[in-house]
Amino acid sequence: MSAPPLHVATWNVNGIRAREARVLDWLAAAQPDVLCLQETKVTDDKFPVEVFREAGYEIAWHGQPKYNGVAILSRAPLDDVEVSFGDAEDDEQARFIAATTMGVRVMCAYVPNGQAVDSPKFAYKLRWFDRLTRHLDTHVEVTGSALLCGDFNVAPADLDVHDPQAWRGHVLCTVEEREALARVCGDRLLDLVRRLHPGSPMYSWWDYRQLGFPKNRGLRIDHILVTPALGARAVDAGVDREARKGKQPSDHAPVWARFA
DNA sequence: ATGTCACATCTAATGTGA
Repeated sequence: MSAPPLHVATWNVNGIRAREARVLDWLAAAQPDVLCLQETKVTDDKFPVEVFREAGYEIAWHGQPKYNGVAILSRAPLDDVEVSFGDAEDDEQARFIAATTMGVRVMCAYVPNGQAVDSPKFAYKLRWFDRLTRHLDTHVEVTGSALLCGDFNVAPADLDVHDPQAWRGHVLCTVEEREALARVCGDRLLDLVRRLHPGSPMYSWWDYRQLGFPKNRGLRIDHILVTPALGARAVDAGVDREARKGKQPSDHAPVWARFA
């Protein structure tokens, strides 16, 4: 039994209610099978479920008041939905959701930003990475078909940063964060966009301030990490910069991948 | 010199997080 072709994307929308029309337009144009969302910023009772169902998608969602929030949309059924790591440190922050769809375990993460290296939020970010790694240790088989995507709030290397000199040592670019992300990957997950595009920056985020997007002052912090088995099926992957243009964009662009 | 945005709150200007 072979798995069907898969077109998957991940997008930090910075508020699903503010971005509802944009996401619907993008779904209609790009026609992905699966879309993972981060920063939905809405409680579960207020998530606009119906409009996405009418567009032909099943939805699993997990939110909280004001901040964070994640969701997975799929044209196929979503099975075995999980909304936490299920560990002893479980808290109220809605940053993880996973489901099985189209023969693939899809995990959607919104990694804490960390604010600044000397902030307690930075320690929380590193601890959260550690919990994610332990979760993957018990939930991901190297030989299986699994994918972890989302906003990791880490630019893995200098190539992923518009001005590495200016960003050196700052949150999103520290050695500690890069090492934590490397431990998440281990030998079970690979960074698909970088693997397929080894020489291009492929930024996925641009600051709203100081004309970040027009000046292309971006970072590559949104990633699609795949098991070797799924990676072997990869056809292409990229960033849809067009979706960052125009009126009232998110500060992130969708990152996508296609598998045969 | 935050050239910004979303969301919440004692619904208007401010705080928070990014």
